[in-house]
Parts: sequence; structure tokens; C-alpha cells
Amino acid sequence: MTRQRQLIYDIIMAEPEHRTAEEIYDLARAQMPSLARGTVYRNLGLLVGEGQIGKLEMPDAPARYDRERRPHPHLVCQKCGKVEDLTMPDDLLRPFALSLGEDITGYELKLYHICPACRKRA
Amino acid sequence: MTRQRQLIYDIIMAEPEHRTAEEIYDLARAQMPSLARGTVYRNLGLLVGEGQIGKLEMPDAPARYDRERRPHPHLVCQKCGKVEDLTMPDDLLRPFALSLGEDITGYELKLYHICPACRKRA
DNA sequence: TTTTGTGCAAACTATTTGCAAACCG
DNA sequence: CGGTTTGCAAATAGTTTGCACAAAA
Repeated sequence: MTRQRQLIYDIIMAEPEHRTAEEIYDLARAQMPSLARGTVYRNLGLLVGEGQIGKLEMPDAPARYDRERRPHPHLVCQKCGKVEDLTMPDDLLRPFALSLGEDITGYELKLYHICPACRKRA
Repeated sequence: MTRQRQLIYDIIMAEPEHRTAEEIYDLARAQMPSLARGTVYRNLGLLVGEGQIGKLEMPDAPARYDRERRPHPHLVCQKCGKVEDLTMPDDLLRPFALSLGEDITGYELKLYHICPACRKRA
């Protein structure tokens, strides 16, 4: 675990925000100006691979990273892209998944809305 | 509605497959070799904008297009990317969405699995 | 004929990769 | 030391865009 990987990890863990790679890069460079963008992507990939953080692909926008690794749904603002974690009633999906008779290896649920901040602005 | 847009639309409507832009481009070129890749993207964007077709962003893979425009969940193979439409028990998500007290404008639900073909191969 | 869409190529965005030098154990 | 990781720059994948010309309304 290098200095740069620790820094990237700490930034993600520090807040519930779901940051993009670019945002993490900017935040990290405030503390380590020599940090390269490629290093951020490499370490994000590694952390995701190890299951230490989650990755959230966003439609028509850069991916975001999530400190909460347990699978859970997200509430996404369609205007600004801001993401909130949701807690899913534990077995809402289970009956549905089971009814498929398939081995479901994972799921991804996004609910879209316009966040209060964006609604006010309009 | 130009010849090229009609062709692209027909290809999507012809089968339940969820094709990528590139696949649609190849299929279309078989009938209209002069067709440009940019034209495919432009028209897919237009059709999506008009709500005539659906767009499905895929993790770490090109987007796929869906002839079924009503919102519905998808079953996605993690190996080959093949997508199937699912019919959602109509109000599985509704109570969940309502419990948020938010105006949910849409949702996206993907269930992941390894499709039979890929499982056999392994 | 006025608008709209096309083909082509170049541009762009997000991300990945090759490589020599720097770092960690 | 000896494998791992970095910084940098160039490469890539998917998609978008500017522009001169062609097709549609």
C-alpha cells in the first residue's frame, strides 16, 4: 500500500460523496501535487478489484466511486449527477430474482430524480 | 425520416436483441454500404431523444439499444454482455420509490448473471 | 429553395497502457 | 537488490462534432 494509494483510499472513505476519478484526482493533488492521473485510475481499479470500494457507472457521465461496498441501490440526480445511497428493504428483490430461476450474481438499481438543489435552481 | 434513419430504426425493431451502435452499424452497412458511423450515432441519439427506442448504458462496454421503450428491468450476462428484457412484477418498486417521498422520474434495474451459453463454455 | 440530414474526418472524453525511473520490502 | 508502483506521455474505445455537399420537405 503506497502513499498514493492510501491517499486515494482515504479521500473516498472520508465522506459519503460519490466522486468521479477526476474529482478524486483534484482532491488528492491538493495534498500531493506530483500525483499522476493514471495513478488515480490504476489505484481505483485495484481497489475496486479487491472489493474495497464500489464503482458506479453513470449514464453519459464519468464513473463514480463508493465507499460502501455492500450492494445497495442509488438515488441519482438527473441534472447534476449527485448520488445518494439508499437502503433497500432487505428482500425486495429476492422473490423477483428467485422467480427467474437463475443464479443472480449481482444487481444494480438506480432511481432517478431531480435533487432539491437542482429543482430550486429551475 | 430519411432512408438511413428508417433503416437503423428497422434493424432495432426487427429483433429483441439489444445491439450496440457498432453492431447496428455493421448490420445497416450490409444494406447500405455508404452509411457513415457518425450517422448511426446521430440517429440513435435522435431516436432515443424522441423516446422511440431505449438506451442501455453498460458497465465497461458500449451502450446497447432497446426496441422496448417502456421502462423495464434487464438481465445481463457478465461474460458476454447479452441482455434480456424482464417483465417486472408491476409494483415491486413502487412502494419503495414512494417511501422515499421523492419524485422518482425513472429507474434502472439490472440483474447480472452468467448466461447458459457462457456457463457451458466454462 | 429552404431546411434538414449525410459522409467524412477530425475532435473529444474517459480511461488504459508502455516504459524508464523511483519506491518498498 | 528485485519485484511493484509511479509519473509521464502516448494510445485506445466509444462517441460527438464541424463542415461542404446531397437529400427531403
